Amino acid sequence: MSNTPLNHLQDFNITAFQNDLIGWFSREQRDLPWRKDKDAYKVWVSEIMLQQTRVDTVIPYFERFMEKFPTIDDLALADEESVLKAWEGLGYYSRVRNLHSAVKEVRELYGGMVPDSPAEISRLKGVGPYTAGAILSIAYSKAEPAVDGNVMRVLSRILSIWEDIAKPSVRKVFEEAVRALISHENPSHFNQALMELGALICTPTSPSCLLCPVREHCHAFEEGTTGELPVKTRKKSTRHVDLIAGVLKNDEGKILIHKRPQNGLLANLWEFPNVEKNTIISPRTTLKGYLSDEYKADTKIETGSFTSIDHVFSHLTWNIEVFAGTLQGDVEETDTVKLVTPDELTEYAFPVSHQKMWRAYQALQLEMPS
DNA sequence: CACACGTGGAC
DNA sequence: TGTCCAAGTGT
Repeated sequence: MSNTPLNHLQDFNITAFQNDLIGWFSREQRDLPWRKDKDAYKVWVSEIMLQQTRVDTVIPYFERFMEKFPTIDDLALADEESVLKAWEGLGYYSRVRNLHSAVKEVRELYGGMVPDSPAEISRLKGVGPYTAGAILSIAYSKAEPAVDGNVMRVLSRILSIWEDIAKPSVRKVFEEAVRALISHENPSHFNQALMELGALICTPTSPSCLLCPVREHCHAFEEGTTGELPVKTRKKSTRHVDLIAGVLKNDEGKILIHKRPQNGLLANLWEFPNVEKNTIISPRTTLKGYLSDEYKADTKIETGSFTSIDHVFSHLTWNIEVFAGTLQGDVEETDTVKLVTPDELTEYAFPVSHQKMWRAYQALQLEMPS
């Protein structure tokens, strides 16, 4: 009987747990910008931004985003360019393209009202099981589970659940636990309290158990296993890709930029022309050939690369050798190829890797004027 | 299911 | 320096 994952729900004082948890949250919750009211749109935006992203990182983005797109209509009617620009540097850019698309759908299908049923809200792009539960509970006070990494860590300790939380199927175990534990009187605070506890007290390493408001309910604390829970298998290492990039200026001082494909890594963001390194041909020759093929550009490339950028993604790393050069003839501008002045560059959304390139290039210009 | 998908901070 | 992240979702 003791080897089923949720067996500790049997002897669990649910009401006392809810009171201790929610009471603590009411006293200790952080003052965060998305907690000023429970407007479903604001809750939605904040939840998307917070996916795999730290609170401290999100705060300034959330403030700027709400200033720029205060309502669902404002976001729905905005250009994707400006939406991506508002997300620049936050990462996981498909989040905001999905949000933009879903907001348009809410405007057209539901008259701008975020739906309040699990079935309808889950149909929106970018709204998975966690986000659906978070919006439904926080904005609409529905008793739905919102199981994220915090909740799995906290509950794995409290209920001594030894399932591997890296396995997708295991989330359902924790949803079942939350359905058993959630306060129907205040599901919003219950869900948020579980996450807040994970963020402030029940942290991945060295949790502050002596400050924990639900210590008395915690099996891992009692058994001294907080250091072993949750069980989480680690993922495989990342692969390496070597790139060659060029910052090319024409005789008017304009820079050649290129829009990335609409799918895959950094989709629809802008970049400086780049190509994967060839094992045989020299970087400079490879780049010149690529620019000639791709943009019909006749270029003069400086002899040595002026900087080398190492950029680490979640699943791969780039090493980019960056060359400076000049465009000799004309380049045809299209939807995905543009020549822009340095000032105009700030209107386009670039990945951080390419922002690093541009800063290095500007530093170079300062060293060697004209 | 396993993997793609960003970034900056902590230890 | 390397490893693991931090309020996950789409395919």
